[in-house]
Amino acid sequence: MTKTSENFFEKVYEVARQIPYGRVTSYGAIAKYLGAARSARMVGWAMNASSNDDTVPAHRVVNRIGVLTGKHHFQGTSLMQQLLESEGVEIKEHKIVNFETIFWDPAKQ
DNA sequence: TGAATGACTTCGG
DNA sequence: CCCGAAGCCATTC
Repeated sequence: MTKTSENFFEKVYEVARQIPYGRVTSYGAIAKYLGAARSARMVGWAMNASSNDDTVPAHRVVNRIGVLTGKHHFQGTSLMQQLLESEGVEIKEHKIVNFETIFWDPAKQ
């Protein structure tokens, strides 16, 4: 592990924790907010590393169209969707309904 | 060192 | 928005 990655991970955690209840955001939005707009994949990678950290609501982070691309990396295949649904987020075919409505932009914080 | 991989994004059709 | 292809970048082998 390099110190640069740790810094990046920390930033991702910070942003992810600030996602309000029942709201979601995208990897690209977080990456852009961190100044690494071209490293959206690394955000997802950071989420994978944060899977062991329950303080990071990784289930509130999806791709740009609101699809739960990372649900397969979660503990169990339906946990991610269940968590979102329990927060009032409606899911249809692995995709968030009214995604644009509940989308939370980290830059607004 | 180089090649492959991926919880993504953007572009052209 | 759907589809295919290319780009990006840190990590892994």
